[in-house]
Amino acid sequence: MKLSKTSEHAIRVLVFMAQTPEEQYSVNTLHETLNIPFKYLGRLMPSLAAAGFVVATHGKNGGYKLLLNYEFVTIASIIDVIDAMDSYSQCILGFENCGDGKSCPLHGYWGPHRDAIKKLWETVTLKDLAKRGFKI
Amino acid sequence: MKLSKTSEHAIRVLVFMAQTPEEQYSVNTLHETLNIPFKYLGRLMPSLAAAGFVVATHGKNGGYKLLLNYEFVTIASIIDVIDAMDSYSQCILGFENCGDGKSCPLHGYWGPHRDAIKKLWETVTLKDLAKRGFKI
DNA sequence: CATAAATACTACCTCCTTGTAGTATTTATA
DNA sequence: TATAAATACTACAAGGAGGTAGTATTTATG
Ligand code: SF4
Ligand code: SF4
Repeated sequence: MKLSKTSEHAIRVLVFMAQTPEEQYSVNTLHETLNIPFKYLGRLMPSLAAAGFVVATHGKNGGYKLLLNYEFVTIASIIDVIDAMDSYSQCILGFENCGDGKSCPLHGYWGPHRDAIKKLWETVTLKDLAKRGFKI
Repeated sequence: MKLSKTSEHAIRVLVFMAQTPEEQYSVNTLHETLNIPFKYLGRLMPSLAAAGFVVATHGKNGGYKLLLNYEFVTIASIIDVIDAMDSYSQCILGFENCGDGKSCPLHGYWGPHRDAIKKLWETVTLKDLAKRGFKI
């Protein structure tokens, strides 16, 4: 149910880049703009590249650029790369002996929220988040 | 937004005890019944006692017993002792420069869920959870 | 009073996440 | 072709949460 710090960083980077989708950014620029540790980013970005969210240009004047499909990249697809999205299907109480079948009184209340949040993650795209001149 | 393992343990213990509110349980019994590490419980229970959820009887034949107000103990009040409930007021994306005022498009969707879950925690009591013969 | 059975306290160990450091590789360009 | 500026890789350090261990204290009971 919780976003890891790494997922937060990833989302922040991608939302920032989605505000100027044509622009190419070096790790150093992202680091200075978003206040995310340089070396941490240096490890995160390659994995975002591997996941197909951005593409890297090597060598001098290189950097990262969003892929053109960014309009359709959902929060869920980002979380999936970092955190494993299936944590959003689990019991919020951490009980293991029950599920949608045999449920405690909370389940009826919790289930709909869980499902709605999951659907939200699967619906909202980078474009939605970038739409406003939203200060990161 | 996430319950720590310790909160989960606390809730599991208290829900279990709320099913037989008159009963006194030793740490060892709780440990064997709920499969929570003995020594871990031995540290958790005193804090539940300090928080006023249970009362301890020392010495031989001692143990823990629910306080009589258990019917009105909410999930929120338990989380509060362990995790600090205020994590339910924060941004799920971890951004710091925004809030209910200046918001990203997610906020309109996320806010209501956050509030509903918070209210749920503040509404559901141990008695509600214990109501069914719910296998812990 | 001695013993056993319980809670209380305190220190430590382990694992995972986050963050840091150093070095290798790639490529534009003077 | 040398240099500079960028990404890529790998190892390690710090911190917190979860879990373990040992010992002290309390109290019923024979
Ligand atoms: S029934 Fe209750 S404990 Fe079980 S998965 Fe649902 S919310 Fe969690
Ligand atoms: S506006 Fe968006 S980023 Fe800001 S607190 Fe709300 S959900 Fe989080």
